Parts: sequence; C-alpha cells; structure tokens
Amino acid sequence: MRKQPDHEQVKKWLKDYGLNDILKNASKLSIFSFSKGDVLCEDGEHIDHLYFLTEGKVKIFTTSPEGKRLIVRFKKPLALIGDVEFVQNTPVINTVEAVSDGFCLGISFEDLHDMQGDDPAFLRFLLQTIAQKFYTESQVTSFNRLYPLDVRLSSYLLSLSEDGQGSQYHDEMQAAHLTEVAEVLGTSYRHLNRVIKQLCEDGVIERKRGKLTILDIEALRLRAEGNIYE
Amino acid sequence: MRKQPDHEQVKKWLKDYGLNDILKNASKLSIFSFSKGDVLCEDGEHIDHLYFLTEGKVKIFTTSPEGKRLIVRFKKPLALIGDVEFVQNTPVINTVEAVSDGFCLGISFEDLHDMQGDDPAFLRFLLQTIAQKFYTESQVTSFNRLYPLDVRLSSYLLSLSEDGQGSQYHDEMQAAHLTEVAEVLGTSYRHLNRVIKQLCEDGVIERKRGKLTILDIEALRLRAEGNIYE
DNA sequence: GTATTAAAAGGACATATGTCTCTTTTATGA
DNA sequence: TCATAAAAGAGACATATGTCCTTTTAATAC
Repeated sequence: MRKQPDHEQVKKWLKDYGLNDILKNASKLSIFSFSKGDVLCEDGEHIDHLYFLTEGKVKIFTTSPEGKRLIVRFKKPLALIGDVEFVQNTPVINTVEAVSDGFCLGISFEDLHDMQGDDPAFLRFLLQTIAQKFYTESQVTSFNRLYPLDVRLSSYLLSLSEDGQGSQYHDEMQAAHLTEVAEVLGTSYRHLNRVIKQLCEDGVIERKRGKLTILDIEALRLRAEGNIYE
Repeated sequence: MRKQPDHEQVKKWLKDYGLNDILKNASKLSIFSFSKGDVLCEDGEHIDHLYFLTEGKVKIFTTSPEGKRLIVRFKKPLALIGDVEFVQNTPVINTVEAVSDGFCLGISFEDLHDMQGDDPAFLRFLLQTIAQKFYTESQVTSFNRLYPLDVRLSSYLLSLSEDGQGSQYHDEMQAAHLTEVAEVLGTSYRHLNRVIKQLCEDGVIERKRGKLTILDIEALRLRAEGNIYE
C-alpha cells in the first residue's frame, strides 16, 4: 500500500461511515491506496497499523505450507484490517489481497492505543466488529465440516440470489470465478465442477460460459437443507 | 444450572481470577452450580446472563440438524460463557455441556450493561477474550480443512504431550474418550480408529485399552508437518 | 490483432472419510 | 455382583473429495 497525501476525502469518509464518534483525532489518520492484486498484509507478518477499508474490495485467505488456499471471506467497506492483531498483539492471521483498486484509512497501533485505548465508544466498536467476525467464522466452520459440497454449494448460491436485505453475509462471499468459488467453499475446482454438473443434470441450475443461473429455486432450497449462509 | 445462595466464595473467586478490576459491583453476581452432564446453554436459545466459569470443565459443541456433533473446544476456569451473545445480542451459537461438576458466577446482561458498559477495563477484558476465541477458531478452521486426519491426529497428540507451558490450547482440547477425540477432530469414530491403527502399525504410537502412548515423538512431529495446535 | 495466460470443463484414477454392523471389553448404577 | 449401557476395535462397502492430465474457451498484455 502506498501512503497518500492527506486531503478532504478523509473527512468525507469519516462522515460517510459514521467514524467521527469512534476516532477522535483525525489528524493521525493517513490515506493508503492499493491496486488490484496488491497484498495488503501477509499471513505471519507483523503489522503496526489498523486499517479501515473505505473503498474497494479485498479477499481474506489462508495459505497452507503446501500452497493450498482457503478463502475465508471477502470484505467491502466499511471493514477493519488488523483489529484482532491490535487487540492481541499477534502476527497477521490471514493474508489480505485486493480484488479491486481501493483505499484505506490507517492509524498506527501506537497512536490508537494512546488516544483511543480508554474510549468506550471505540472499544465497543471493536467489540462489535470482532464478535461479528467470530460469529461468522463459527457458523462457516461448522457448516463446512458438517455438510457435503452439494449442500454447501446450494446454500452458497441461495445466499447470493436472495436480495441481500438484512444479510451482510452475501457481500462477504461473492466470488468472481468458479476457481474462487472453489476456494471459498474449501474444495478443489475439480470437485466443484462435478457437483455443478450434477445440479445441472438435475435441472436445478444452468451453466453458461462459467455463469450459473438458478432454474429451480425450490429444489435448491431443498438441497441446502435450510442451511443458508446468513 | 441452579442458583446458589451467595457466600464468601464469591470474594475468593473474584480475587483468585483477578476479576476485581473488571467487575465493579460484586453484589450483582450470583453463584450457579452445575452437575456433570448438565447443559448450561443450548444452541439457538436466548440467554440473558454472562457467566464466568470458576470451577469445573465444560465442552462446547455444535450439533447439526442430523445429530452430528462437532466439539469446538473444552473450557476450564477462567472462561466466559455468553460473551459474544452479550456483545451481539444474538442467540447462543454453541451448546455448552458440563464435563464435570462445577460453578459459575453469573450476572445479567442488564446489570452488566448498566454498570460496566462504559468501563474501559471491562471492555478491554471482553475484547481480549473474544479476540482470543476468534484467533483460535481461525487457526482450527484452516488446520482442519487443510490437512487429512493423520496429520491432525498427530498434531493433536503432540499438543497434549508437550508440557503445556505457554500454550493454553492444550486444556481446550483434552478429550476423555476416543469418541470425544473423534468429535474434536471433526471425524467419525470409525475413521479415527483406522488412522490410530495405522500409526500403531508404523510404531509411532501404542494403544492399550483406549489409551494412546507416544512411542516415537520425532516420527509424530514429522507427520504433524510442523502444524501443532498452539 | 496476436501471443500468452488464466479459466472452464471433464476423464481416469487414487485416497480420505462415512455408514452400518458385529464382537469384545470396560465402566457404572441398582 | 450382576445387569446394562457405553466405549473400543474392526470388516465390508459406499460416497465424497483430491490429483493429474487434456482440451477448449475466454481474458489480458504487448
């Protein structure tokens, strides 16, 4: 990420995202820009800034020593990067990579600690954020372990097809290609393909040049066994 | 859980666990007792108390609609039950069941909110707790998805065999029977058995009436591929 | 535009894991 | 101490998923 000169934009972002109640001293904030494909932070490295994603989309994933990737989620504004690391003072847990160009507001852990460490509004905000992450992570974990891929894929497709009202989960799961869908669902591209083919043969969905369309939403609900990504 | 009359014990627990800095008004705390096998709270239900586990051991797990169980972790004092639910105001995520007899200190969300909602020390304590949960959950999730059972079992056995210094993880994973080990590792008892047998045949471990003993810790480390539950 | 790379699609085969069942052993309560 | 249930251990078989490879098609850079 490249540090940008401060400008008016900061105030706008703070206002748009309701951050004025949470961040008392805007002068300590810096703007960082990133381009599609940039790695904002990497598994295991040490960071010393908390970032507020204000524009663009990122994906969060882990990589095993063998190179297998597992996408944990996607994030759009407003999202925090480095919150758990700030609280725990631990190395970065997951790699964060930009899916589009975008911007972050960044503030050093030191400044944050000095200025906001005792601020209940800020601490409650962090609590909400991290509790939400934990909740999501828990749901996904058990769901992934408890059901085979056809159920998970059905559920995944449903979550994207619903209108998104009340479910901030959808944004966090929207993958661009099937290769990414495979990484989101924690399976191989090959196996995803197999299951997609089955759903097509059963007339539940249709596939045309990599795009999936739902043909029979009721049948899809049946397969999802009521387990929809929330 | 059964509510107990207050007594001197409360002060002792508060002191022992360093909770005096965090909980300002001890008079709002109640003692709850539970017996082995009791369900302290159940997936999906609504709770209105935060509990501090002060004595005994509990296991935390999810159950799928089909009845499959996945043990998330075990907990010994001092542990919080209902923290995420307090912050998020959501139904209980995982079922908590007593593995032994024990006690909790409980305080209603309402009292907690009124008295501690603005207290930085308390909020920071909650942050630490939930961030730790999130961190653990993340690690386990990717580990479980990324490696086959022999690697996970090796890693699990190693984590129990090390001396426990610096790793609060061990306590959270200690299962009593192999049936429980299977639920911790997220697999069927049958498959666990198969993998145990393989490790025995390879001379890495030994099994005697349900107890596993490590014979060759280096070989075990090799299989764990350096991925140890921390 | 053309070259190059990435994504899509699927065949063939191997492995990991689950289900069901049965027997034996160990723990536990009346 | 007996009776009953729970846990241990494993065979037979089915299913889920992974790996490797090949062909085709779409996206992207020069």
